[in-house]
Amino acid sequence: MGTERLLSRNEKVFRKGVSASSIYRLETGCIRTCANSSNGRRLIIAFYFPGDYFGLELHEKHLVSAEAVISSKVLVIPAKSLAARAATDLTLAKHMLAITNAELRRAQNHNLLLRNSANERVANFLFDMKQRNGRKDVALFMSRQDIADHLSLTIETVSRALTKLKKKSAISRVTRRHVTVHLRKRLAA
Amino acid sequence: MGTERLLSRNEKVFRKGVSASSIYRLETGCIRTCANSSNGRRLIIAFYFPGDYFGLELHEKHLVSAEAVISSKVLVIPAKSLAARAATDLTLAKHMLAITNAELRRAQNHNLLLRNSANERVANFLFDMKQRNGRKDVALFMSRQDIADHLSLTIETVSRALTKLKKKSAISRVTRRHVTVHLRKRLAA
DNA sequence: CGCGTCTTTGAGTCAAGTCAAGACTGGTGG
DNA sequence: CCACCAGTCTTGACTTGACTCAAAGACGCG
Repeated sequence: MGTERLLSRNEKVFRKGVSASSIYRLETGCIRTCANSSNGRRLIIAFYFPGDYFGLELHEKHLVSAEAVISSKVLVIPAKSLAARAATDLTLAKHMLAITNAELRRAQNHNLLLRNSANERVANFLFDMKQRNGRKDVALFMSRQDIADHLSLTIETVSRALTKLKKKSAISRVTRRHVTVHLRKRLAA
Repeated sequence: MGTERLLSRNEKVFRKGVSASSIYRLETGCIRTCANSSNGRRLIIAFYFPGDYFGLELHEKHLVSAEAVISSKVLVIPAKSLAARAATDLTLAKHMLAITNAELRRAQNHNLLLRNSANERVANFLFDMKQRNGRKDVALFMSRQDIADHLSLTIETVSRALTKLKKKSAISRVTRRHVTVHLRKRLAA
């Protein structure tokens, strides 16, 4: 069920404010969801990887925009009044509950992230990337600016944190889009 | 359905780590959920007010502790393997979806809060209290320390922010447990 | 009234932000 | 194949907002 859609780098999947008529499952690539803070800064709410669902809002309109970080393939699942259908369809309700719960978990995890120091935010972010990636060699599809906007830091601070972690051998082989993450008691800064 | 339970100030509803066998609906009073950060600080994840559900974790064990901020009355809803029952019970599944979604919304809102400056965090917190309270005269059941631990600030910074807001007439009648919140373009700091 | 607790205020410090160069990368065309 | 260019990333010097430490002030309860 659903139709596939290919997106090129930086292309929008959907825009904040438009009515939410589908949900999405990422097949390949990487997606980011964005909003704007009161002071005009870009906020990256979450990154999604293959297998993740995104775009589910139990709301009339999307509260965030979604964009492709790199060329990506998404499965678009039309969902006319999902909430209404879930009222009578047990399977759908269960599915939506699972997706909402995964999203809640991500939000709670991000909450904890944002309460740490800059070094810890970067370290925990990399650790999270490693976990979701499954291997210690992590392909970072996103730019330093993306990371900064996700962690609510500046690009300079992210860069300095990476340098520190590298010096402590908590990470290695750091390039623009790659990093090898070593465990070392959760990279504590 | 469910049984009532009375709690006195600072009494625990449940403790982090124990198995999650019930969900709770707050009848009267105020509840806070707590965890600890890696550096030993207390984190207040959320405050709950009458009508709110809390304690639902689609997880074996509670990830936070819940405590009464003031004397409170909660409805304890036994829920043996909620997730399993939701798999066959549509009404329950719908209910859980609604509760999970409310929790997600709270978490997302808190996320935005944490990305602001100290003054904005305090201002937005008060604005949120006003919204949930329904009137501009807000009874703050929690201490300054509770507010600080919720916003990831120090008690001194919270105090200074309140002083600033008072000077700008964004709030008035500030006492230990009360504040009158005026709108004034979202209290922007 | 007196005491303990909570809150506010002040002074100095430190972590992260800002501003400004400089270095690296990857893609393009000569 | 190399030189160049634009965009990205790193590093350094300085500033600033929030934290720490310290003390004084205000409640609220016995």
